[in-house]
Amino acid sequence: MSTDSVEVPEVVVLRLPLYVRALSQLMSESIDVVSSQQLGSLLQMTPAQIRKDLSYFGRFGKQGRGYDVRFLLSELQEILGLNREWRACLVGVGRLGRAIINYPGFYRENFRIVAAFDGDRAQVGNTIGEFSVQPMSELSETVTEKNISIGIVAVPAQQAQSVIDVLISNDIKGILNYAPVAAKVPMNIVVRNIDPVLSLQSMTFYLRGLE
Amino acid sequence: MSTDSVEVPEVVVLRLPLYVRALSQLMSESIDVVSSQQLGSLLQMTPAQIRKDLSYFGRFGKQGRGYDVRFLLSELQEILGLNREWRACLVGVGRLGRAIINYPGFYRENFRIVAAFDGDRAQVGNTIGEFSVQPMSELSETVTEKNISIGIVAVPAQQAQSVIDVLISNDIKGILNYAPVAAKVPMNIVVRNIDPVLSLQSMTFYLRGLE
DNA sequence: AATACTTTGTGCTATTTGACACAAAGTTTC
DNA sequence: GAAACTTTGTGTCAAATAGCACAAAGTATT
Repeated sequence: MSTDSVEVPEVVVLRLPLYVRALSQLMSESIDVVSSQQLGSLLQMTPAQIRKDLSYFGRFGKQGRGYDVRFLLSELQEILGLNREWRACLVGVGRLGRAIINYPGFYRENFRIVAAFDGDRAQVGNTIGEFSVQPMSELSETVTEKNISIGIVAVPAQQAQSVIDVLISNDIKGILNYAPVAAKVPMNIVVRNIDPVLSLQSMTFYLRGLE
Repeated sequence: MSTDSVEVPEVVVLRLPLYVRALSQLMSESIDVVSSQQLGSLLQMTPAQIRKDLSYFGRFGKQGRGYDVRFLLSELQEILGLNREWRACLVGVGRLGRAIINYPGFYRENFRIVAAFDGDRAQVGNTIGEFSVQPMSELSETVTEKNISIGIVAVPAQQAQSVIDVLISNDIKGILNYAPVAAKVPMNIVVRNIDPVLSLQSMTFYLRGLE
């Protein structure tokens, strides 16, 4: 069924959530049908790219008409695995970690942070949001108990790799890394880095000499 | 001198800050010389790619030896425009905006948030960190006065585009966008999006079916 | 100082990614 | 219901990107 005979390029996978978001938007505006043309102008990309991307997964459109918004959205959610809840744990409850816990955007999209850990004993036991901070020693047990599959890393750079190693050794397969380091992980682990400073540092290349 | 006869690909520019970070790290460990081989294993990329990337800007290494860490770092900072202070304003002082202001990572890398705005009159006048929240009407004046070149957008999706339009019409050339929207901007404006939800939503594609 | 290493910078090739353009299939208009 | 549109899905080509591999130039060893 989903035995892809041709491997789906990662760039394509990275774009699918954009389509999901745009389609959700259209749904909320009670728009039933959308063409790759319209979607393209909404997302600032060529219609051909959208059609090519979608064609990796099936044929979702109707010629002369376009895509049924509700249907395509549902299919993409299925493909991405978004039609279920995903549970994550947070490691590191400093300023950044607290902001992440309190960020409502994850919850809204069915990502649930269900535990928080910190290597600093002074943090352990503190209450943040709805749960109390646990010591790293309890990670293994809690990951199993609460069926956690994603780790969110919000510790200082120096500790990031060792935290990531611990997460992986406890069967975490996906890591959202806020620490400014290039994590070393086995090939079967998915890492996504959030790093605003890198973004700014590449931006300034283009701002240089403009003023 | 730096009149690039061949345009530098954007992917290359996006990688330069990674090199800067790794080199800073090496500097702090008092390592004087590094080969593309070592740098590659540190950053999880091929040595050839690093050498190719650097070759867009000049010849920084010595055969049989490698790169002088201090020198290469300094050159890359110069290229990226990181040897100066960059001033930014924040728009949107909700939970996310406050977290951004309090994040010390920007300051550490010479990015200074020097003003905060909010469209909500109820927020105006509130004190956050060192300054008080200003109304959008003061944006124009403040951007000029404080020589601001970067806008950080942390407003709800619905208001993001109009905020971005205002920033651009006030001569902001770089936008760090935390709102979950594909901003429409003229070609000469640099946008960088920070969107952890998108990252998670593409991650789950690979986590699906693993458990 | 000669031999054996090491490592850069880059020409060249392979691979990946993006876009064009068009037949096929549907919709709308008259 | 025929003619004029519209839009998909995809074969094909073009462009961008990544990696190989090697001459040139340096370093280390004996």
